[in-house]
Amino acid sequence: MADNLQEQLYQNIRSGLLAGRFQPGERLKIRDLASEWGTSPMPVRAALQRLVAEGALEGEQQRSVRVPSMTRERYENIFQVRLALEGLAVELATPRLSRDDLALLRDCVQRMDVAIETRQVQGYLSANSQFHLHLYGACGNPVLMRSIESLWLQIGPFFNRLFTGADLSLRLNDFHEDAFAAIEAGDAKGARQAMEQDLLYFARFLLNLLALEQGEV
Amino acid sequence: MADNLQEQLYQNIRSGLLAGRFQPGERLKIRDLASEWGTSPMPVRAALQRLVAEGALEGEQQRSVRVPSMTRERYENIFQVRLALEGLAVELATPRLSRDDLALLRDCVQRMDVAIETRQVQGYLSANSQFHLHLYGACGNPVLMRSIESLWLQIGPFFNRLFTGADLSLRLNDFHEDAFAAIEAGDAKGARQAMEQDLLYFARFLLNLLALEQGEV
DNA sequence: CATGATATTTTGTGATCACAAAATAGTAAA
DNA sequence: TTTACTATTTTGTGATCACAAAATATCATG
Repeated sequence: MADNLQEQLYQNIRSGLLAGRFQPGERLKIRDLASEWGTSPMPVRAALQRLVAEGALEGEQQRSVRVPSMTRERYENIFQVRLALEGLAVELATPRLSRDDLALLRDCVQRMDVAIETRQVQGYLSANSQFHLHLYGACGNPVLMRSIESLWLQIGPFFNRLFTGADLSLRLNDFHEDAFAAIEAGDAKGARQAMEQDLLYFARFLLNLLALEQGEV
Repeated sequence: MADNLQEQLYQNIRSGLLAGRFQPGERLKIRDLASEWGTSPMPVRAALQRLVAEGALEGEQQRSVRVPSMTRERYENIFQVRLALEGLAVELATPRLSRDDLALLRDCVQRMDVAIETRQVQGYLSANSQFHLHLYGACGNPVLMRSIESLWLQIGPFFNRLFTGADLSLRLNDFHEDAFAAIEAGDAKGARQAMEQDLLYFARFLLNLLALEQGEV
């Protein structure tokens, strides 16, 4: 994609994180990744440091870079900020959506319905993230968008990992439908409220999965 | 402070940015900074890349790193996010403040009063940032705090530069006093509202300075 | 004098090496 | 078997070098 190596490595490691390919607490070692991708340690170092700066990885002083572990407390902290930022983004985006945007969002909602019925976790998560991020992307505020993406990068890994093998609740799409209806009607406040309900329901669902996992381990 | 070089350089460049020591659009060159601090280019490179990742500097593809310029639009984007995040932080922090915290905040308000009367811009800005950041720091949510600090790093440089030589409005402390009264009374919602008024007034004040500058240049 | 092509310099990126601190393995004593 | 100490390996950091692309300077041409 980009012509410099550290950008490519950044994208690779980032998508690896979002896909849940690394375990919480796992150490990402510069030389290992470098030999895996066939490069020198230098661009790997830069990519990891960037991910640390963005909050996607945690780096202790003069120590290895680690995949952060998700606790209930940390999840609630992130959730609190998400509620504020994503609520704002929905409100701003609603009056700015084009006909094409609406069509895409409608398609996402339908795909989530199908995915829930056929129990395709990956399909659900994919459509879910597209629904949210495409909607927020229309808010017209790059600073806001950047902050939201930083938060998604911090929780994304746990979405994918925790959801894998879990039963999808049948209600996981209800609030998306409410939100879409409000969006289509141009009701920004209503869309925000519906989306906040969605985030809340989703957060509770995920906290249950988190409690299950930590109970098992 | 820290034992690794890139951390020191990061702190140095960062405080240089916050002090308004660099001009908007100015290119920060690795080798120049390296020779200025007497190090190799390597830790400078890391420090600059970190600042880019945090949004404090902008880095085009395979090009020099630049100090971003502030436009009205960008300032309004940042302000919109600040309003959401700092409002939330005040609300969360209010019931968590200790007696010592309150004493410190009261002191900040007094120092701002004195600074406005004696027209000491630096004194005002210093007390102002301490008031806000210490208050937010008590919110108990590190994720929120981190996001707020990222935004301050993006506007801080322009505070200091634009304010220098400007006349301080006599009303620049009114809302701090309102906010402090609400905080002291434990009225979280009221504190949030007062702080939002402060941010709004401050933003307008700064947008005037920005318009003045861009009109002159 | 203005303008576009060319040569020179500057600058960021990536590789390799040296080094110190941290992590790990190994060993001996209780 | 457990614990404390030591030796070895691993790992991140910082320096130096090579290189290509970008920025700048130089010069010829209209």
